[in-house]
Amino acid sequence: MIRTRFAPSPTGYLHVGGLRTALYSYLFAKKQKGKFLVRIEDTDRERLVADGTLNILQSLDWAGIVQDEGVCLAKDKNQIDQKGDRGPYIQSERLSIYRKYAEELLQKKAAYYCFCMPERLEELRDQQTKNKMPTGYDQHCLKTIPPEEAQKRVKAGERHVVRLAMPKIGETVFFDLIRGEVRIKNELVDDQILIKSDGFPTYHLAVVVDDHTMEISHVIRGEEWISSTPKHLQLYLNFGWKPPEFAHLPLLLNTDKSKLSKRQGDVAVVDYQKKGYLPEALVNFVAFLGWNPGGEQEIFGLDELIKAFSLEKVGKGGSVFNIEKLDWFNKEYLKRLDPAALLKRAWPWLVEAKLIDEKKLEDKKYSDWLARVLMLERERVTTLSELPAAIRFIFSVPDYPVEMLVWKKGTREEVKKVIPDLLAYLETLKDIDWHTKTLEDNIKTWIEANSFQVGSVLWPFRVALSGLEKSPGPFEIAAVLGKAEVVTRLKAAIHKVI
RNA sequence: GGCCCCAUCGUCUAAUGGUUAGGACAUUGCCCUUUCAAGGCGAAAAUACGGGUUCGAUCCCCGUUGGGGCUACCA
Repeated sequence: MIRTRFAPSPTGYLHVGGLRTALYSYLFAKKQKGKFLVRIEDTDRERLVADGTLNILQSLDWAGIVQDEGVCLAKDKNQIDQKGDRGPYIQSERLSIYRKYAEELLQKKAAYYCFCMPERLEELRDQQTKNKMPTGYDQHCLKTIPPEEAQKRVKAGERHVVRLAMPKIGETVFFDLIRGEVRIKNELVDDQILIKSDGFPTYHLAVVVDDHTMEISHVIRGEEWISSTPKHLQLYLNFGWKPPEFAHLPLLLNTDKSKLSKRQGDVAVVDYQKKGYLPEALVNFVAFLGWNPGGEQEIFGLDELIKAFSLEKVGKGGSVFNIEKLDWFNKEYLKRLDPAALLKRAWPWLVEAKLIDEKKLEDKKYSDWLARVLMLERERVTTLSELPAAIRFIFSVPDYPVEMLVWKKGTREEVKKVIPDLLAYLETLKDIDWHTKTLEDNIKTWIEANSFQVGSVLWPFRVALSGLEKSPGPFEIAAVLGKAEVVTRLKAAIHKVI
């Protein structure tokens, strides 16, 4: 049974790199009918952020990544819940478990108590760096304090930590699913602290204990963990457990190829949510950062991603997070939204912009009309957040300079004649003909019959309706506006030129 | 500094021991056209460098360079 997990620290918001890690873990599990779980790694009490867990879960939920087990959102989506029988899935609720396993390690002499002060450690590191030596703990407490004495000091309440007794001979070799064989000399592996002086485990102990007890088969995580994998493997060995498979993902990069950071743009999933990107676009984009199924298709829904995904096709090099490509994906997904779906997505932005009244959504006729309005701009915006400003001209009679009515190849005199003529003609049209296609056919026929230049009519017509230099076409706008409003706006234009 | 990882157009990437090194985004030209967007057809643009192995290397090996990661009582 394939079981993968995403194990974020609640230190803020879900990072787009985290989203990708979660996504790959999810895709890998789902592809093989396995389980995907979420565990919260909150052993660092200092970096803990209130609501950090909730924020992360909400972003995952928004992205459509659903956990089978572990920490999840409660029904109201504003609270945290847990499901599954291998929990708890929040590390701070598992302290007694870690203590038990640390005790086992201590007994097996695979770990030892250390009473060294931070100052000594710091000095040691300075010395090592100065002498161009690899840094690491010198096993002072292992070598100088007999276990019984250490035991006594601990009982007496002396401040201490528990360290891994790393054998310093030989090398650790493991097979990474993405990178192949990785070898690291054991003498370079530090005697990592396993239990901190505050009683909390460090990542290294907790991750091994949890992945084992939660029966994780594949650990998919960021590249930054490669160098600590030997410590984890040593722990598996000490416990007599079978280690999981490892896959270390390449990093996401800034434009300058440094590790993706807040300094150079938005990195939180919520930032993109707030900017009006569609979750399916972000997910598709992020999936393609470092992975590619090989064909030429680029638009993949979550289900298609599951079908196509494989770790073998994940690249080894880091990928630049390129927002222009994200924009393209977003436009593609916007284009695929039907009017009702577009309205559903755009609604919160329209309300926030105070463009419309939330209560009006109940009114079917109104919401159908609003959906048509949104369709005018669907292919002209890149994000949902641009929609309110883009459709604003529909809601209020536009103000614009008279000169704008004049087509680049036309004259003001021409406008003076054409607009009233057009108005007169439109008034002869029946309401039943008031649709984009029929309007276009009729008006184009009328233009031809009167030997006007197409632009000399359509340009001022469009400007009269929109008040904008750039806008959707006049027929589309007219159809949405309705005959009465079109007449009003044309009269206003006539008033302006004369 | 030490250790580890990585390297194809500007960016995301495909491919092969022998190809005109393919696609997408971005850039750009033309077409369509009432404006914009979309769309259509084009253009420009890459195997980091140096050694091997080989009849032949972008691909395999070594080195160099460059980039990144780790080097915490952070994850």
